[in-house]
Amino acid sequence: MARTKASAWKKRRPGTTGAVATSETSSPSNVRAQRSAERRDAILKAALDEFAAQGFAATRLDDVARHAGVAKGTIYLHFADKEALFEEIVRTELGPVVRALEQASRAEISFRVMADQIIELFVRGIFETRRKDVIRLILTEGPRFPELAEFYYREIISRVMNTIRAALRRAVERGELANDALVRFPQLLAAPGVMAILWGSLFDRFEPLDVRALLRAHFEILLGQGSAP
Amino acid sequence: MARTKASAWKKRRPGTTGAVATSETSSPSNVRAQRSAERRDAILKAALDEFAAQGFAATRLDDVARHAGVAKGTIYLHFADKEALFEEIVRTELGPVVRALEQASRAEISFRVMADQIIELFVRGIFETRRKDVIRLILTEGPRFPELAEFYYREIISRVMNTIRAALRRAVERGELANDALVRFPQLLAAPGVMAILWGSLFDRFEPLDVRALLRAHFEILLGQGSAP
Amino acid sequence: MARTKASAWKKRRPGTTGAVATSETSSPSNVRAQRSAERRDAILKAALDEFAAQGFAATRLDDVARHAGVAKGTIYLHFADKEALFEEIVRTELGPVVRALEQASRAEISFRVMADQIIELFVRGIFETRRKDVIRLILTEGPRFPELAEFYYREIISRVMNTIRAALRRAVERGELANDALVRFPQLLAAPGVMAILWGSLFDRFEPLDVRALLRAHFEILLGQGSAP
Amino acid sequence: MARTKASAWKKRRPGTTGAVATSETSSPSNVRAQRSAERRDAILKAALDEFAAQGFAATRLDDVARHAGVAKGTIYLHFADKEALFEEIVRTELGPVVRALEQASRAEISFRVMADQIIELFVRGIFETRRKDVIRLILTEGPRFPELAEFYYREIISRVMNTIRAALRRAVERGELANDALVRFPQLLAAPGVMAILWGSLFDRFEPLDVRALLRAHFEILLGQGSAP
DNA sequence: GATGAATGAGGGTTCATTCAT
DNA sequence: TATGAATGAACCCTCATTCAT
Repeated sequence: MARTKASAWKKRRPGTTGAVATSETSSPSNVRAQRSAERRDAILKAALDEFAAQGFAATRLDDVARHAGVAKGTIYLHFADKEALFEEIVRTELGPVVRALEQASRAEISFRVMADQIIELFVRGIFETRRKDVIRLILTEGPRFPELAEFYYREIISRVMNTIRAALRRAVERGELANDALVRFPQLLAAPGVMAILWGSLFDRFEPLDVRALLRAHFEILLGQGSAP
Repeated sequence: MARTKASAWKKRRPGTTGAVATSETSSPSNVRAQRSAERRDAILKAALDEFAAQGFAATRLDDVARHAGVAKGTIYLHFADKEALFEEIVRTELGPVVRALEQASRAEISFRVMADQIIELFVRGIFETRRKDVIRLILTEGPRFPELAEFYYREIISRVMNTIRAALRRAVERGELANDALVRFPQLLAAPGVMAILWGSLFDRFEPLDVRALLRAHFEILLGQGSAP
Repeated sequence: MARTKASAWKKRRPGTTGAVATSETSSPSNVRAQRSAERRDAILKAALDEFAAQGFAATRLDDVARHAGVAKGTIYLHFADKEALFEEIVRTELGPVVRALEQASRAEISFRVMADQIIELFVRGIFETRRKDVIRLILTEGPRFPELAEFYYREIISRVMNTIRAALRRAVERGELANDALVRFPQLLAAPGVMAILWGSLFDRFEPLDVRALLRAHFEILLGQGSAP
Repeated sequence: MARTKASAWKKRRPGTTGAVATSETSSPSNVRAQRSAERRDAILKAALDEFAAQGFAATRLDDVARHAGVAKGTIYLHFADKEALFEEIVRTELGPVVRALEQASRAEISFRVMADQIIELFVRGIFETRRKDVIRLILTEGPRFPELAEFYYREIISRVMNTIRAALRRAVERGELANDALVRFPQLLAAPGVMAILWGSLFDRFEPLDVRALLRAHFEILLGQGSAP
């Protein structure tokens, strides 16, 4: 949706995340750039809050601006439109997790140990952070944002799938997994995580779900353990 | 337009279609009632199409009316407002599945056989029908419709969970399942189904997913089979 | 600008001008259609007032709606957008004049007599009506509405030019005009009319211009008359 | 970008370019003043381009600033607001032409010769320059800028009218003109020029108009010549 | 009951103007 | 003096809802 045109005049602040935060010089231009970056981040944060709470369509940029402490027009200095703002949130939020996962999987460890790491990565790196909301937003708004879904598939899903699949294959070869079902369908590994995120936003108030216990149970099954070792 | 097919799988608001089905007279008032019921069904069908394709917020009642072949005002003769229409769709669509599941689980059959039945029930009764869209709508719009989520939890989820849990417990007692992880977290049984529905609407064009194969692989794991015995 | 799409769903009320006004039946649907047509006309009238007073860009549809006595949304029941509204005004306002001119020029009359008719047609049919404003709008907004300019050229200008040219040629052949300059440049015949319209809107308060006298003087020159015969 | 050319035909706000022209010192302040004047000229030039292309309302000061190579805020160092900028363009652009016309009319020459001079003055001094655009802007935006119209009438129109009228009166007295219609309505002399400017911006792509030929034809008529003497 | 024209609040987006640097 | 990020009022357009016919 007018993405090409948008990118022609979209403001690109050079190297925001981190770089600016650690800047120690304070020449006038740097101060400005830092302020600008802070505002941009505030907008992203406020927007994530609103999108997570209301969904894309019901979120009013008025509210985003107010919660970010900026004027409505300021949003448009940083993002072409509401859609671009939404996509930018998704774009920036999940990259680090993928990298962490890829790194974790590089180590030559047993599947059992990796399972623990995956659980902690998911629980602490996603479920207990706002990334949970980002994932939920992709799941729920994705069908209306085909480009976003494509980006997400290409940058996140396929990479995660490849990483996971390789690790699973090694586990099968080592005899840690009884069969190759998971290799053929790595989605099965992730399914409980997706379930946990959706359950949390829908039914937690009726029946809370202990995510960590859920994931542990899941890996018990995968590893063919008895339930009380 | 598909009026007949629609009424074949639609739940009824009490006293409408039923009345018509047994109607023997053809008094003007009965004709009217039937017309009215047909319109109502047409609206529900059209609305499901639109909600599934656009989501709740982006669906325009204008379109619903046009596709249903009625005037916009007519919608308000049958439903209080847009939300009520949405909730009615969700409310009426899944009851039959629950009943079918409850019936299936009543039979004293092995878990392996039940697995096959569950797979077929899911694939043919949900995935290949518009019920898939209803479930997706609950997952994606649910957070903004707390009452709907509550209704859905009470009428569908908890009943399905109980049914499933009982069956799983019997399977554990019979030694068909290695551990009680599934009994503690029946969500794990359903997670691949949820995953399949979401994957279908997000990533199928990049990487198609064979749902039946996915579910079979899932049960292979649950049953601790080798992949190619 | 989205003209094609617009025309796809633009409301067409059948036969507005006159036809409706003379309708004597008052079946419910007719009453509605008439009301609708009246509103449409009120919008067109109010819009012409506003466009003439403020120009296209500075005209607020809020004001148009208020002056037309309708709600803002009502405008969009009749016109796709602000631009379509503007174009419709131009489109409907000048057709009759062209037809009148074509008819007048068909008669076999002397150029002198025709001159009087042209003067009266211009003064009474354009200058003393809101058509003067329509023409001014074309002159002033035309450059930003290429489609409109094209329509106007095709439907009005070229037809008028042809009609005039033929009449002028006859006049030359009859020896009523001293040379064929006007045949080659019929624009010269119309130039004083354009001048009068623009002068009226710009400088009349400083130095009023008697349009009829201006045009008479113009024809005196064209006919090579002494000023006080 | 065309800085030099621009200043060649631009009127000065008092004390800027003049000062620079006679400046012999090269003190920092003089350098600054020159820079400032150059910026101002660049803004005026860019603004004329934009106003001519888009009209007053549709012109964005962002674009003006970009094309002038200055920051948006800089515009406000030189002009109070958008309107002042617009008026300044109109105000400064046409003075030279008036003076040229007044000078030309002072010479005791025949109307026929003067006609040739007027044609060349118009074609080369207006029609083939950006002054054509300025005039068009006055014609099209004037109604929304009453003060501007007044300024324009006082400083340009009335002076031109007086000059022309005097010359026409002499021509009548000399018997060069058949009647005094032009003396009573000097607007008739200018009407083809106005027509040419408007035609050019509206219909030239459908039917090009040879301005010089148009004006010659006009003077043929005024002088009562046969078309091929 | 059924219609669909009319309503009007609401929200995304633009852009002239300001002001801290 | 110059900058350009920030502001926020303004405005077009949408669409759920109403109600006279």
